[in-house]
Parts: sequence; C-alpha cells; structure tokens
Amino acid sequence: MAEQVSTGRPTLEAVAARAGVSRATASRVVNGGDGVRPHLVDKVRAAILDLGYVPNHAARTLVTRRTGAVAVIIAEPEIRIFSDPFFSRQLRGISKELTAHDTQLVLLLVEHRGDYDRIERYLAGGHVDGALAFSLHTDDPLPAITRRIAMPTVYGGRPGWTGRADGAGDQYGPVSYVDADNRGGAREAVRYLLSRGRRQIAHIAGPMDQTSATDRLDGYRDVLLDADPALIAEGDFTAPGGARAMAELLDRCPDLDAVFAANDLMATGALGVLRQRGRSVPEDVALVGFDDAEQVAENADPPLTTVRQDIEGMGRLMARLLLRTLDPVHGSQRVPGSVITPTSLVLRGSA
Amino acid sequence: MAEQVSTGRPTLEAVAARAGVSRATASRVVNGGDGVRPHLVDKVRAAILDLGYVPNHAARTLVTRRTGAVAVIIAEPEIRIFSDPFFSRQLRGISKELTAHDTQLVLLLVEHRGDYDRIERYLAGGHVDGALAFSLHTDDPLPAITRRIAMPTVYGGRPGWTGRADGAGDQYGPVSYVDADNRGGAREAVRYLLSRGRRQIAHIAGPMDQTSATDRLDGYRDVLLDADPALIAEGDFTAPGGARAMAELLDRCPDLDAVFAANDLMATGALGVLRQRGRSVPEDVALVGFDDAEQVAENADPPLTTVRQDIEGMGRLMARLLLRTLDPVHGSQRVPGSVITPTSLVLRGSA
DNA sequence: TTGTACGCGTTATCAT
DNA sequence: ATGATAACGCGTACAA
Repeated sequence: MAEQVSTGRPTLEAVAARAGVSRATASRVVNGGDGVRPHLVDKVRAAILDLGYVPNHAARTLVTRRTGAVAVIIAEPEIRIFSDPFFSRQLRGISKELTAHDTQLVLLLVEHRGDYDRIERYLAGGHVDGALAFSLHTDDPLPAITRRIAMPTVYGGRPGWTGRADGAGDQYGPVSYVDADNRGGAREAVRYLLSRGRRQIAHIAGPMDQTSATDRLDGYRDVLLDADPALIAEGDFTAPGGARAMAELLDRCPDLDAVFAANDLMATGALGVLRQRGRSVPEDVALVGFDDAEQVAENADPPLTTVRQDIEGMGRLMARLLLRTLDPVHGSQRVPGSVITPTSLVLRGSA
Repeated sequence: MAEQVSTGRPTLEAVAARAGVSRATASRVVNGGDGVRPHLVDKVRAAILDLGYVPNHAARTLVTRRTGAVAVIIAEPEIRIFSDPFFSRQLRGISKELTAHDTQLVLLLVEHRGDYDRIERYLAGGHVDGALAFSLHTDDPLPAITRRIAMPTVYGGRPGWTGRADGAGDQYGPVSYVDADNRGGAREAVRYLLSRGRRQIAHIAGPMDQTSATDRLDGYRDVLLDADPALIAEGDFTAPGGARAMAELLDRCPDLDAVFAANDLMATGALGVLRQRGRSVPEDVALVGFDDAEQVAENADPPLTTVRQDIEGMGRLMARLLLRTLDPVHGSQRVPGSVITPTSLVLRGSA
C-alpha cells in the first residue's frame, strides 16, 4: 500500500505534494512563511486554497504544547450570572479579544462545590493554556487549584482574599486581576452629592462577601467619615433587593435627601420605592447608581446618574493580560499583574 | 541520550514503566480496563494515582479523531443575548448535560456577519465534534456552513427557513432542532382567557423574524380566527417594547379586556402601561405572558399568569440529541432529529 | 533556502 | 491477556 486513503480532510502532506515541495516548506508557509522563496510561497498558498486545507489542531498542539484555548470559569451559584448585564458585557469583551488572537474560549460553568474536582482535572488535562475567572468569594477553592497546577489565571474583580491588612490569603501568592476603581468611583459619587448640597446621604450596599461591594462602601465612608450606620443598608445587587434596602432606609431615616446605590439594578429598585412613598427624584431625594448598565440606567425614569465603568474594556483587558503571559516572547513572567481601570461619573436626571 | 528529560506532566509511558507493564496495557486500563487481569489493573491504577497522570488530550484526539468538545454558537447581534434569562437557562442546561458526558463547551460569539468566515474555519479545523446554535434568522449563513462541512448541528428554536409551505430553504436538507410547542402554548393561553369570559383579547407579538414569535401569533390566530388586526401589536421581546405595544393597543382598542403577550418581559412592560393608564389587572384587563421566566413572572405585580416552557430542559435536550448523533455506537445517522417540548399554563394573579 | 528525519502522547492492529 | 509497533498530523533541529 503505497498510497494513503483520503480519510477526509487534506493534510499538510497533501498540500506539500500538490505544491511540489517538502512538508517542512509547506509548514513554514502555513506559519508565516519566513525564509521561503516568494515563488514557493505562492505555490503553497495556492495548494492550500485548492485543497481547502485547514491545519489539524490536535497535531499542532501535540508538538507545540500550546492549545490556543483559554478557559472562562464562571463560578456563581446564583441565577444572576448571566442575567446580570455585567457578565454579558465582560464576556463579550473577552470573546472579542480572544478571537482577535485566534484563541478559543472554553466555558466552564460551576454550580456545585463538587464541580471543582472536574474543573481541576480539566485544567490539569492540558486542554487550555490559561484561565479567566470571575467573582471570587473569600473561600473559593479556585485559587488553590490554579496555583497548584501552575495555571496562568487572571481574575475579574479583586479576589476577596487580597489586600487584607492581616495578610490572610497571602499563601496564594501574587495574583493578577482586573477591576474598576470601585473605591474611587464611589468617592466621586458621594462627593458629587455633597457638592449638590445633599447632607443626609444614604448608601445601599451590595453583598459584603464581594469586594466590589465592600470597596464601594469603603469609598462612601472615605468621604463621609462619620456617617450614621443607620444610613447604610445591605442589598444583594438585584432590583428587589434594592427596593427592600430603600424601604429600610426610609423607615430608619425619613429625612434622608440622597442615596448612593452600589449598582444600577438596586438603584432602579430604590426608585420604585421612592416613588411609591411619594418622594420625587431628584427633588426630594437624589439618586446615584453604579455600572452605567445599558438598558437599565438610561431607561430608568428618571434616567440614572451613575458611575460608569468600561465593562467590555475590562473584559478585553483580562484577556489581553492573560495572552501576554502566555506569549512565549514577552510572557516569561508567570503572573500577569493587575490593572485598576478608571471610572467616570455620568450625569443624568436622577441627581 | 537514553533518558528523556521530564518536561512536566507524566505520560502513559511513565505510568506503564512504574506499573511494570507495557504502554498498551496501561492504555487499556485508562480506557475502562476491559480484558486486563485485575491484578495489573490495580497496579496501573496505583501508578496513575502516584504520578498524577492525566491523559494528553491532543494526543488522544489525534488518533481517535474525536475532540470531546462541541461548539455553542450564539449569533445574536443584540445586547439582549445574555441579559435575556432565556439564554442563560438554556446554556446552563447545555452545560450540565455536556459536563455529564465529559464534553467541553466552546463558546463562539458572533457579532458581525464577517465573523462567519472565522466560524467556518474554526468548525472545519476539527476543534469540535458538533455544534449547537441559537436563534437563527431566515437569512442566517450558518446552516449553509454546517451543511457544507458536514458538521452535526442542533438548533435551539425552529430555524426560520423550515416548515415553509413554499419549500423555500429546503436546500439545507433535513435539520434538527429543539423547540417548545409555541403554537400550542399560545392556543392554551388564549383559550383560557376566553374561558374566563374575556372577549376583546389583544396580542403583543414578538419580532416577526423569529419563529418563536410567529408561532405564538399563529396559535393566537388559531383560536381567534377572525381577530381584528388592530388587536395585534408587534414588540421586540423587551420590556420597553412591550410597553410601547401596549400603549398602541390601548389607543387603538380602548375596550380590550385581555392581553396575551408573547413573552414575560413584554408582559411586564405592558403591566406598567396598564397601571399608568388606570386599568387594573386582572379586573379590567387580564394579562398572560410566555416563558415563565424566573425573576420576572413571579416577581411581577401582580404575579404573571404565563405559559411555562422548560428552558433548561430544552438546553439539556439539545445537548443530548447532539451527543447521541456523535456517539459512534448509536449515532450512525447524521441528523439528530427534532423535538418539540410541551408547555403548560401557570396560573397566577394576572389572569 | 530547502529537505530529511525525529518526536510529540495516544490508540489500534497485530502477533504472541 | 499482553506486548511490539505502526499510525495520527505537525513542527523543527539539523544537514545539505
């Protein structure tokens, strides 16, 4: 049997034969074509087109030891995961950046804690070159895993165990993440409310096990050093949760004249309660949100003044950071480093 | 150089050496261990554990010609994609089913039409064994692609080109999809409204380029054969769109006493307008939605009577259908076949 | 600049 | 039941 039966897709061998060159030369052309005579480059290119050749990914991975894929791990037991526009936009940003670098996105959804065994096996199995992960809670098992198997990872949002004064969590070593300047953005929001003459400024916080929520609360406190604890209520980043918190606040502090909500969803919930209780916005109560979530902030009535963060850009940045680490040329360092992206106050009708 | 330097992960060769068997035997154990003496099975298993061996995916794919991964293609230019809880839940169902079968989920987001070149290259590149795709519009290029490269594909929702009386689109050949019984569910909703004595039943339809919308409209018409066209308004499956449509309807037909909205989001939009115009629900106007979207139908005020579809189940079903086709044992047929899943009317406060 | 030849880690075929 | 050994398709030293 001298001839190989065509099993379907053309191989590099076939391309080489058709172009009248060796497989090595054909390979060089496929990978950029440096140092090949233009004449031959054309011939090989033509053969590739003729045959409809597409490189075999598995074979390539086997020899290069790179998969050209990264995992996106979404470990959020809540329903909110995708219905929160935040994730959608960030995922879009990631997708765009990865696509631009011919890198594939493998989605890993984790629901139960037991799923982490599977995740670890998968990551250790060499299916992906790196990982992107979201919304880590303080006790998340993921960092221990990625560290143990030395998988380059970039987190979306500052992980809960970092930046603690007591050094707890330092055993995970240096970590890299992308996050908005939550604290600074919150400060700007509250300062703005002060500048508009508001004096009783309440805060609807997010769940305290998420750093985005605690950081925004910290920002609020930075400006209002002696804020009455009664002016702070904890929500859960959902609209109904925001409504509940707003009701609490009004009960406790009927004389409040402004509210800074830790996200837009909660702000819309608060808006409903305020209207229901006969407080006009922004006349009686000024309201500022966070995120500038589309379909939410702009469409609210009145439109929401809010702290904007470039969510899609943060997604792109996460991907870029990871890809840079993975790049054999620039990325000798295993830890991509972290980036804090700026926020900006968007003025609309609510404050 | 007799010895190979350990490049990191242990190979099957290493396992075999440690267990004192040949690579072939080790391989057999890894893949189930049929026809290997129990004694040796144990030895190999121990070696695997000791070394922390994980099979090399690329090498395996190279020889088996199966990747153990499927693509999920989401081709929706709108932002709505993920913020619509519908997709989230369906994706969850898919993820669960794939995970249960050790199959990976590669996410392909397409935004521009030009992205399809990339998609085709990717699918043709043998990265995945099959594909799952969503929300196809009539002129979507995807079916032509999957057909050309013979990629087993299951669609979520009846594709726009199928089931047309004029046979247009038949060039794509048989197609397989999973969809809810939209038409039947719509019929049930309208019949229920009739049974409650409602006589002027309006319909807020979805965008007419989606079969879920046209099918639900068809169901409405099945029951109300001579419905006044003025009783039908087209929305876009969003809450603001539903509000707009509701306003139109009230202007055109002030005497309407019931509304069937093609999804819950639009129903909530309609709810706001009805309240605003002083119509009480369900006393003055009865309202029925579609989807039974969580966080939407139940939390509406009043809670929404709606047509439930098992969205997560539909996702699982899509994956199961595809996996069956891919299974070399059962799946000789290339087209997985289609499934229509039942709906059920959930009675709450709005009708 | 081009070609030869080897190795990447597995599975599968064939002897034994 | 087990063990050699040949693919699988590609990249890349090294030689020419």
